[in-house]
Amino acid sequence: MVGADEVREAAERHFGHRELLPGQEDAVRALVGGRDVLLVAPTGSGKSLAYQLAGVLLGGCTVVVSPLLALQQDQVDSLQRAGLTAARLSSAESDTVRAEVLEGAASGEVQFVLLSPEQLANPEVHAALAAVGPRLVAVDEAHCVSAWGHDFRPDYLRLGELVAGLGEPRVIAMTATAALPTQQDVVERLALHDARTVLTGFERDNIALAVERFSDADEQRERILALVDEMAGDPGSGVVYCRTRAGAEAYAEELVARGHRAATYHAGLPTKRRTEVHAAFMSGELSLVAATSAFGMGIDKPDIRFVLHADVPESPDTYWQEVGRAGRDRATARAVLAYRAEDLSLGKFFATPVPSRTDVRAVLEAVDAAGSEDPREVAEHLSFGHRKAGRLINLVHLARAAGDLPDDARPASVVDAVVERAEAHRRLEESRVEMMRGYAETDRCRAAFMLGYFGAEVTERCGTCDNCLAGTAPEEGTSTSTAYVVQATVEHPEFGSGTITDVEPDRVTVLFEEVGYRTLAIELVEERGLLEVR
DNA sequence: CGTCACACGGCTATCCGTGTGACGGTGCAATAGT
Repeated sequence: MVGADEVREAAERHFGHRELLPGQEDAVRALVGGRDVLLVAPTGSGKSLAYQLAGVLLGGCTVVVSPLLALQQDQVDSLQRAGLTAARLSSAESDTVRAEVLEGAASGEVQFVLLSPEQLANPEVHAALAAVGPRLVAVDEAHCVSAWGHDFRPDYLRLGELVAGLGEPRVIAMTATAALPTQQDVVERLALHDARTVLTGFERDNIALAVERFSDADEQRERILALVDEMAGDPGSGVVYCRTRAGAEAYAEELVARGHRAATYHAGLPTKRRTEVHAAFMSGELSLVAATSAFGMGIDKPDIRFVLHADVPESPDTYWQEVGRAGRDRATARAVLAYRAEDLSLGKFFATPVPSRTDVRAVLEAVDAAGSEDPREVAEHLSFGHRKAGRLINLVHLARAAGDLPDDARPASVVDAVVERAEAHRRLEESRVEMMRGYAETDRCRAAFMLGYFGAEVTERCGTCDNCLAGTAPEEGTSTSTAYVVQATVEHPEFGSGTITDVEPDRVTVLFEEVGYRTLAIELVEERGLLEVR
């Protein structure tokens, strides 16, 4: 095991850091000692330094998987400032440059290669990197594996096999936000070896949380605008998150009409416009952005004073990510959610669709007919395209990897297993929507609710959220029941087996494998003997 | 699942309530055309 002194000495020599945060040091020592790592730590806590340092100590080539081209470029710049050699490999580079990067990696001239999962899935890129034999693979924004892999960007779900095909590199997965199912998904999908999970805390105690409830959509909109008027007077900037592009545009327009320096940001805008808005917000030229969830990763501006949600997001995971962009300078910030129960429906609408049995069966037959699992080749035998085919092939892999199926399983049982897994995943997503309802409607300390959701042991109220200020929040950590503790495995007659994720004085929240999150009243549970602790 | 735009019937209101259908987020890569 490499010593702490050695890690610190390297940190100072290469990056000029005298002090390392505990999570960084743990992560680096585990990697150098031969273990894989899941590092969950807030943005700004030096997750990047962890992989950079480990990469330097392990030597050779480090491959960094990152979801956005702009983030990859940021990392290249940061590595080069530290005097290391780094290059991006993406569709934005010419064939000539791409070839140079791969040659540089092979010769040792390029220490860090930054790319998307889609690039790593490109057979030529993969073969070239496999020949290099990287010592370390870092997966940045690793919650994307779970949030995007199942549907939106399926190559995220293939990262495990792709990384394994590079030889036997150490792997570090990094994210700021991961509740238990996301942690499990990342560890399993990336097939982390002897995984060391380093959690450094989810607290953002300089952000005052509040929820305002509405039944009328007009009142909800007026209130958001009034909140901006009230807060935008302060120095610093703010973000208004909306669920739809049209909503974001309407807010931006109204805010401009009210004399604010505001603009809209969403994925439907031309790339040039998006870059302009991003830059203007970062420089302070714009003080407000009304945006969809597209305005997210890569917004690392220290002085965001407020984050308002004009519509409720689909999960506490997303909400906490978006809220976490406020107050990175550690000064006071506010996060207000304008909540209308009807808005939750959009979250359910966007949940990952469950494939039809007909389509799954068709894919199994097409894989046989094509004699290949390449989505494009398989899709030639199908009535739908290669993207959908790729997603279904992923699902078949997942069902097989879950170990419930023998290799010679009959097609009908493979179809069953695939559909059951997809249904379980959808139930998990829908239960996250319900957890967001729980957050919005709770009398409890809001911060305690969120920290509990992310699996932290909660013993105190924040004292700054609306419920704490109103005096409605019950004390935390005063449960008299000792039977239920966070992380205990339980069995429920209807919901099956699960893990306790949060314990309140009168309630317990369980993450069930088959149905997702359920919050149960302890009184009822005990009266009917519903939870058997394993 | 909820919202919105639009058509339609009613039956005579420069209009109102109801029914119907379309739509809703996130990015990579790669391509076509200057």
